[in-house]
Amino acid sequence: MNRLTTRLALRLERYAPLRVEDKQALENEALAIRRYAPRDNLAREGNPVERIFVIVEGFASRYKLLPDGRRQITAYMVPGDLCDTRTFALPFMDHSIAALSSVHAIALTPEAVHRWESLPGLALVLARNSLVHQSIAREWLVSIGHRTSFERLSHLFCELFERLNAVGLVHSSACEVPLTQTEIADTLGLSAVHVNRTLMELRRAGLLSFQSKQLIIHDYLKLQLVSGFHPRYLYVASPDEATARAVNEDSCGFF
Amino acid sequence: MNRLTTRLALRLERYAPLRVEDKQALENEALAIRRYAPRDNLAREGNPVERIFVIVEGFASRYKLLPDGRRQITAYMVPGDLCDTRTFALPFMDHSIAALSSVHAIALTPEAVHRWESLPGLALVLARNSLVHQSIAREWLVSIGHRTSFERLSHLFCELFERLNAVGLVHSSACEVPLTQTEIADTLGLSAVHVNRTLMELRRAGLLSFQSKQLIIHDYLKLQLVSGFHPRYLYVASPDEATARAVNEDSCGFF
DNA sequence: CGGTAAGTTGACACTAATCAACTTTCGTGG
DNA sequence: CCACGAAAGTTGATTAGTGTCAACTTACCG
Repeated sequence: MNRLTTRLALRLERYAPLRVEDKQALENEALAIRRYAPRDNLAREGNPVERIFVIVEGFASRYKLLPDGRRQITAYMVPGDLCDTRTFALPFMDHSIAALSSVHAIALTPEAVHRWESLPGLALVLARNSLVHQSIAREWLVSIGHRTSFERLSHLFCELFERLNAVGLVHSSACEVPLTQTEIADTLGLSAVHVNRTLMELRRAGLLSFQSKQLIIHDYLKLQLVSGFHPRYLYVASPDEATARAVNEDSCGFF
Repeated sequence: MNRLTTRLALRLERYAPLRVEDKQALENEALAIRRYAPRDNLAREGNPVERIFVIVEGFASRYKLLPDGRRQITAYMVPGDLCDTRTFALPFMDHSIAALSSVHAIALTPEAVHRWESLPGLALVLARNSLVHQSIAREWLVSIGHRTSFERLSHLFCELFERLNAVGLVHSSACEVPLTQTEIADTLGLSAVHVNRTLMELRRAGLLSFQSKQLIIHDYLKLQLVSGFHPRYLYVASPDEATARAVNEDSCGFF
């Protein structure tokens, strides 16, 4: 098994353990890997759905544009995230997907998806991936609908921290988050100016620093507290549960 | 085939045509129908997922509560809408579901879902239902993130109008929308007071009236215009396409 | 090294929240 | 069927939180 497959398997296993045959199925599609530069579109609103994507490296975003040029980012895709496998059941995209950083992604055909779905282990991973992303979208509605700018920022950073941690991309409270302040603004329904000011507040409060794409969380407990963040909605197994899973690799159980 | 099954089939066929065997499968679960009064919970955040629901009559909402008691409604479920069939792949609910009006819903077990998914026609309906609801959630993020209160209200009413029309619940520009102003406020991230004032504006502008749960749209074209509403994201087939589908009942094509 | 994108800061405007009082409608039991 | 209480809706006054505009600095890329 090559390096890429190993890494991808590790990231997908955040959802459920994979068996050898599942990993083999991953490897069979590894040739379909594509590279995208920041701002490249992986898919465009209105276009037919020909491929869906598995993010192996880098950040991507789902977004919609308003007639006046404003943009709403509706989701982040980080390594180990993928599109809903049922997307082929719709005739065209309702939104666009673009790379936020340099991105490596596997582009799956309907046939490849069918092969993956026929393996119980992978099918479970794909189902949970979709459900967790729906759960995240709901939490984002809560944030934009009801939280203050301060809470929104801190909540988003908590979420990214958890999600990146779940796929091994956090090291000693630091991780790479390749987002500009404008992109964060378009995510949280705030102006870029206000995001800037709120980030200052977060820094001054000693909660985190976020410079040149590096997010460092200085006081995670307090950050969770001020933002009302509870990681349940991300369905990340706790350390204990992760251990239990690792012990019994044959099980398909989750929690 | 009894009355209930016929009506449900009609509403599900907004996604794709159903064959006789699909409708038979619906009928087989009709015994699992339950009735809920307004405010009753169909499912609660944190609870294990034992049943998923198909709304046959009435309105339900998905919502999350904040620690201070504020509520964000993240989705409406109208007749013909159902929960994602993969929900069983997660150990607990990340949100709650409550009846907004008096509701008739079929409660499906994992086994029933499995039987439905094994029929290609029904499986397609279930897949599209999930994808359309994900698309709606994205559009709601756009609304809450970027639209003014006036645009949010009018956009929401356009959406409800289209969705109810797609399942035959609009008659001469009027439909029943059993929402209070407070519930609309909790949906759109506005205060109830501001929703009230904005509704006045909409009335005064001659666009619609909304009294005692009756929504009447007086100028749908203008309402779409002022709200930036485009029905694409709802994936409702246009009249022509619906006709084409009706002609060729055996096809599983969509658009 | 120059140009552009990203980030920073201040002044000001405005949308929508809050608080409070009041009216109307609805549901329910006497 | 009416009366009562509670929920829903309405309106005004005031305030808080963010958006907008503009100028400027810093960082990045070819």
